[in-house]
Amino acid sequence: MQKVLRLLTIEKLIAGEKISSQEILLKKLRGAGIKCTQATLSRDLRQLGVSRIPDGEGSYMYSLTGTGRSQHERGSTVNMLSVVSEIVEAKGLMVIRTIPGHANATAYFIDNSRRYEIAGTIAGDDTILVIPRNGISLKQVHTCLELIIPGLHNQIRNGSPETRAV
Amino acid sequence: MQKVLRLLTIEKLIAGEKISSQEILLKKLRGAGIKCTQATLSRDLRQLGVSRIPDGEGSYMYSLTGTGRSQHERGSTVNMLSVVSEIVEAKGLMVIRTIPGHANATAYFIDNSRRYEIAGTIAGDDTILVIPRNGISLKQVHTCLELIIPGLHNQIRNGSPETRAV
DNA sequence: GCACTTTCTGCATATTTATACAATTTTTTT
DNA sequence: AAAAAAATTGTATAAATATGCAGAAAGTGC
Repeated sequence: MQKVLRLLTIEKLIAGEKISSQEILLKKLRGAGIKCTQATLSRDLRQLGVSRIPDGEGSYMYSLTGTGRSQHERGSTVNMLSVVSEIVEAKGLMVIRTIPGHANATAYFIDNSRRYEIAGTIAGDDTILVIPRNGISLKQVHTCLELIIPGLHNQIRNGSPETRAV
Repeated sequence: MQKVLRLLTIEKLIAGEKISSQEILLKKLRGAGIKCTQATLSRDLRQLGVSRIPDGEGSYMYSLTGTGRSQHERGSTVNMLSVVSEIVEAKGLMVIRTIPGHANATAYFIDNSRRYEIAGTIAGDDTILVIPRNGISLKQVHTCLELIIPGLHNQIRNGSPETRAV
């Protein structure tokens, strides 16, 4: 339980500010009342799919844009739920909005479900484009997403639950 | 001039296969007739915006998905072939799946071909959306992609309804 | 409760990556 | 072409990150 909180806090911290090393992240965590060692952090970051990327200004920063496959394992759907803010249909496609910086992790989570209905997803910073396969209605995709992230529909206020095929 | 060649080769190598450390990259480079030290590589990777990301299987790999989009030319098609895992048609669009972290490099390659048939591409982490021009059929796009990346069709089990993700 | 299994974590350390500095090469200016 | 300035590189090393291992904690079933 302590671990889940730590992972969430790490994500939040990384999404919120430039953090250039695990040592610094360690201090921020400590400031948030969470204490662990650099070794644990290294493992957490791998699990979250977080990577250290050049920030374009001669230094480095951590980023969530990696391949966070582990999101898929074990009940982190709660986690997913909390970052999705809106679902919109457009042009036979589905657009999912998340809180900033979380599109990739969420998209990867969806990809990883390997549902037939979904041809693929593309994620930016806070937007995911879900591309259904031919012959799949948006309603089917909705159902499918609900399977992947249970509780999704209830979570969303602004989405359009009544969908129709294209 | 030696450096430019080295940067290009690094991009090509990283786009084409999983490389997990600078030491390994160093050896590959040496195999390609380019010789330098790890220190130089570290600097090159920063300049290219390359980052080391968790590969989702407990290890790490280098990826071009970082900030620094270096405008260099095309990778080798051989390498491109090895990262594409699936092609699916959907909603009049084409979705190409790659191994994680390689969508950008592949998309860039496709963009660079400047084929008329393709209006543009959008790439996430492991998914590329290929948008055909108006009036262009998916079959034409297929042919076009085959021209850009010869051997593509043979490589891929196309997204027919019976296809399963691997 | 207890035994058993699995997951998690810190410690110490190995591995990997980044950088200060000096030397060299390339480019620019005169 | 020489001088000056800027960029590139290797060496050695610092800094940062990953991991084997053993113990701790958390979960499972009885």
